[in-house]
Amino acid sequence: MSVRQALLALVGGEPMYGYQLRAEFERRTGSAWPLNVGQVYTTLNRLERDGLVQGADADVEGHVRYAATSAGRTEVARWFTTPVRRTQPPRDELAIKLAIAVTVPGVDVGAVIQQQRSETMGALQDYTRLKHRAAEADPADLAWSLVLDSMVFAAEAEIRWLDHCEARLRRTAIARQESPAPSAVEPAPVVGGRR
Amino acid sequence: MSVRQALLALVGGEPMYGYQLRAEFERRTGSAWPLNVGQVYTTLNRLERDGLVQGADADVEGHVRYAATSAGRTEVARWFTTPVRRTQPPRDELAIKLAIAVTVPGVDVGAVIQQQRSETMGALQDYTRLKHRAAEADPADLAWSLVLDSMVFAAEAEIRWLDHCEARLRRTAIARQESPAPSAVEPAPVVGGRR
DNA sequence: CGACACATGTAACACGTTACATGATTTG
DNA sequence: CAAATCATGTAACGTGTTACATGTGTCG
Repeated sequence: MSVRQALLALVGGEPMYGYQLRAEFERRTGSAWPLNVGQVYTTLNRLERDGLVQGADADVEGHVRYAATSAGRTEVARWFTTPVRRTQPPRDELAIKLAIAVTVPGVDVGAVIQQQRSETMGALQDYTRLKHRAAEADPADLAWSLVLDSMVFAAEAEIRWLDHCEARLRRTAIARQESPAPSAVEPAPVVGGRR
Repeated sequence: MSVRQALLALVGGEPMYGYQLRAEFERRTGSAWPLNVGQVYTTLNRLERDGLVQGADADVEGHVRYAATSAGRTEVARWFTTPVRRTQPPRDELAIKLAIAVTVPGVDVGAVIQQQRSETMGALQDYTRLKHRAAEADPADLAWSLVLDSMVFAAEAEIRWLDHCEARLRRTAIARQESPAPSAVEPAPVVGGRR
């Protein structure tokens, strides 16, 4: 959904053609989320189908520029004035993974956490390395710098959460030493199963 | 992708039937991400098509139980031993929204941030309210308690990021008072091509 | 000339979502 | 009995992803 809305907002600001839209999207988000050109064209077609944008005839240079219709501009305004709902957040693969990991027998949850921490810390280092070339002059650069910060904040939170999980698991593991779990069925040791 | 993997991991631990799978998924994730039953059945069909699970004939009670095949167990193991990639993180709608908002003319970015903060703080309150009934005995309860924590950590990080954005925007707004922006019009430097 | 960036599109497919159809069983 | 829950599925559709086809222009 976010790509669709973003492209709509872009053409809402100023009419653009497909290839340009990809470039603008990636410039503003610092290429953090590369966008396949094909998706731009299909998305534009869908937006036109839904009456939110209107494609003009090819201009002198052969470019097919799309502009937001009135309904499109309304929709952009709605997007910007409505917060992203956090009451029913998007599925978080990592959270799901750990929730399943701690409830399915035979999974070495500690290993899962360690791996992930190492992965996330690696990403964090990449981000800080990228941060060194943050120029604040151009508003587009400001935008991607903010995006970068958001990824840093998210990664830091993730690491903190992983530490937190590890601590809680250690505590409950101790608590369970005297009262061992009823061991579902003793099925296949799925992963790094320490049997 | 996460639902598919999660269901596969669940049947990998112990054969289950569709309706049961939804219940187990939601129990472990504290119903944070409700799962439509229909999706369970379609996903099971796709998993069977891909040779990762195997549906048995209806048992005495009429339940069609699915079990992971050998390939399925391998895939589950791979899932648990491979970290979630943070180098190319999933698109973050909020980050995209703000990146677009600060680069498209005529958007009140301050209002966007304020709204979002209020939304996210509301969600945070809901989480802390839910947290009060966190029992740690059952591992499934531990799981959803961890999921809840992950949402808290993420929401806190989001709020911190929003504050951060506000601060940076204030600074650049001041910096731009003497040197006003080149007013977006500036036709179309197609790509990076500043002609 | 050959390679590469620009530019526009199409086709096939993936996962996920909603809504609907259908029936058995339980429970107030 | 009526309503709710359990249980299995199907149909239609949405966004997003990848790969492919095709053509123009530019530059070494």
